[in-house]
Amino acid sequence: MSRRTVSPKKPQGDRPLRGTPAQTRERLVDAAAELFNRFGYHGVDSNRIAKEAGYAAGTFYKHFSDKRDAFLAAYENWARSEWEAVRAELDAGGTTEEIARRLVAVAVSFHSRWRGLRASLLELVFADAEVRRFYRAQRRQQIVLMAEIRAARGGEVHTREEDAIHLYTCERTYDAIAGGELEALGLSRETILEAMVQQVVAILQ
Amino acid sequence: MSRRTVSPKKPQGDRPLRGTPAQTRERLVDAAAELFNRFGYHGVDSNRIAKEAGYAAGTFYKHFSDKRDAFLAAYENWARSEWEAVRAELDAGGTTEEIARRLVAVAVSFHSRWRGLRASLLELVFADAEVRRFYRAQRRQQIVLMAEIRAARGGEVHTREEDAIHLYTCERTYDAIAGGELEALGLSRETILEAMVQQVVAILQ
Amino acid sequence: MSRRTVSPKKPQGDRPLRGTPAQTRERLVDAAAELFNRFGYHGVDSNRIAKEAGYAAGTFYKHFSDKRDAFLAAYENWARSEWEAVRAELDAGGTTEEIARRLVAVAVSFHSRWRGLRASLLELVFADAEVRRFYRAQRRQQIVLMAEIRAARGGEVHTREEDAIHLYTCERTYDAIAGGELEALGLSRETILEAMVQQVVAILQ
Amino acid sequence: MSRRTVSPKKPQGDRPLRGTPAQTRERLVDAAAELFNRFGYHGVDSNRIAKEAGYAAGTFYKHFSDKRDAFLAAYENWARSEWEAVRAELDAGGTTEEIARRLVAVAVSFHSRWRGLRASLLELVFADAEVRRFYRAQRRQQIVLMAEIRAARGGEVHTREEDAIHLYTCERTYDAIAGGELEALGLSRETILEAMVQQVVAILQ
DNA sequence: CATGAATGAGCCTTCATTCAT
DNA sequence: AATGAATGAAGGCTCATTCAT
Repeated sequence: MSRRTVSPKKPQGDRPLRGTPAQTRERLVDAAAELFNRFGYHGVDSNRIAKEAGYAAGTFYKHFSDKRDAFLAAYENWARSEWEAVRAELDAGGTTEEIARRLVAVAVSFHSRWRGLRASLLELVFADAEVRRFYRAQRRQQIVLMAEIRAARGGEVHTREEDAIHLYTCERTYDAIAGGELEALGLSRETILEAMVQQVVAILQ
Repeated sequence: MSRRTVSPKKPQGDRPLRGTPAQTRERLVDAAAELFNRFGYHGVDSNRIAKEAGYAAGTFYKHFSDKRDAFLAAYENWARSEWEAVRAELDAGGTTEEIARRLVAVAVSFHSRWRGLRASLLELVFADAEVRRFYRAQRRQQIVLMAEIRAARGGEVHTREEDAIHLYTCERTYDAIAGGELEALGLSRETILEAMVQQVVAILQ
Repeated sequence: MSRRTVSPKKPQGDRPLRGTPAQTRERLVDAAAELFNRFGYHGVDSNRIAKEAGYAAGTFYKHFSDKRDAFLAAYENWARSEWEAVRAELDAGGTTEEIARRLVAVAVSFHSRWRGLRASLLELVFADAEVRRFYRAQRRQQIVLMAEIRAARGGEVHTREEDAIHLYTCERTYDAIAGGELEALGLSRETILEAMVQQVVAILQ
Repeated sequence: MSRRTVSPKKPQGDRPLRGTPAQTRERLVDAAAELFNRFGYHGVDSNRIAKEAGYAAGTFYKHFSDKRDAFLAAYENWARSEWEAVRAELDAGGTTEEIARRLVAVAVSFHSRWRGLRASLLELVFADAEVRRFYRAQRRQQIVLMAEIRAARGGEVHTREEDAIHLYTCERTYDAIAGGELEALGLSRETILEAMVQQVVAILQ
């Protein structure tokens, strides 16, 4: 403060300085998520992300080591919020089928909302060792949590392989829904969703 | 005139001109497939493809309108050869389970072989309308052919939705296998494959 | 001929072989003129010219040493035909004003027809020494011929400078007409043309 | 941390950052004008312009949307400075003939200085719609200003057509002088210039 | 004479990243 | 912490030209 009053080189009244570094980072991650999701990882440049978040190009590299790092942060945000939503539905109670129905709805919603991010993710998982590591850690957690959830609900014991296949089926099907494939192929959304619900019911028990 | 007969100005060395344009194109498509598969669509440039195939940069654009076009050609090649392999296994006879087992083996083999191409494909399907069109046409064919195969074998009638979910399950699971996820997650390959075989058996009947 | 019957490698019935080399060259020059005129010198490539004329890319370089050479040939054709048209109008007789009126009409027609070629010409005159040489030779001829024409018609003696300025005025004005500037600037075509006619009358006397 | 203090990884040497963006742009425009003028629009590439101005290739595209844009900026600069020079001569006073003489001198000087830029301009006016728009706007201004100047000097009313033809005559003649045509055709520079002066006198009255 | 596949230098443009302020 | 001008390697693509057939 006192520093400011001493040297009047620039009025500087218009500098953003909006909040803490953590808030800056959050805004950057949000902008990155939004843009990656809309245009794909390779369809966005880091300058644009900074600008969209309301910052200068250099600020981006004060908060991320590189572009990939920002993607990872966006991915982490998304994965965390999806898990939170799943948790909320599990905690909200109801019959197994009711829960399953809500879980499917949540998952479809997330896959639709983050369709572009997912498309980029799968390519980066292949092309980038760091992203791959991250992705696999997520997957491991998913499978562990599935078993925990079932245990907490008093469900039977399933094999990890069964759970994995279930995850794959749902994931790919939700991607197809999010990508508009159902309409393109003339498939019934209701029928597909019902089948997913039954899968989830089976997994929860 | 006499000047000319003394010596050709530039020997120009080793121009290939090896074979027909179709062969050139084939070499380029092969090189493109190989490189895209290894480094991803965004990890390869058109000049490198041409060079790898044994040609100069310009030759690439005599055979493809752009980089995407070469990707599409590689994708088409791969899809066609996969279908041919599937056909061959169906025609080779045996019990339904034997056929299913071979079909799973073929599919896993193809997904492993073309893992990188698939990773790029799914991103391009999102980011590029032309690739999306192409991809969906392939998918439509798959579903139609599944019904035809079953009909030819005297199988029962299934819904298109059921077939689609089956395709999604297998596709994603094979991708996971190809991507090394099984090892990373400590899942049993045998168990997963056996489950896939049972899925295919169910679909064939 | 006998050569042909001996080796039956290719039926070759479909080779063009349409006419003499002179005809080939003429077709190439025509195609070059047309394309240069439409898209400008830098907007056309030599392969396209060959193709448009019905030949393969290599044929172009059998008839021209380079692209510039083809431009020069097109330019020469155009200049010659313009002079012939001017000659024809001079020979067709009538009062001085009638002749002047027809000369203006011819010139406007040529400038409109070859507007694009002219635009490229002036740039090449600057950028290319060979084109510059060619262009100046044309201009010299023009001035010499103007004096001859006037002498033949029993006109008075004018200075070469006067003739040159006249040529510049007309040339630039015709270019403006051909380029659509009159409409763009809201100028009356009739008034402008009438002024040109009076200039030509003055020059012819 | 301690690693850092030992030595900066890359000194990165001599980054300019010399002055304001406006100065950078100005340097780039100047370099563009100079190079386009010397080698023609098609004889210069954007990297060379940047380098000549003392910047890296990418900097060019921070200031211009494309190469054409830089040309337009150079053209605008030149047109503006020519008008300023004309204004200055008009304001400097003297008899009409004295003014006319100075105006001719200024115009010849500008056409000579910017001969190459003009040659490229006329081709681009044909080939590029954006340049055409720009060019015509300039021409419109010229004609409007001519009338204003005359009005301010208490001159008579002339038709716009007359003014346009005058502009065409002068423009083309100055181009010829700048292009060295007079020497090539053996024409007297004095005579031509004197004729131009008389034209300008007539226009000013 | 004509072909046309192939060449390869080079152009325009982008973008992840840096660093002096 | 934030700025933002600048960087420069690299990528997609073009096109004048060649030459074996």
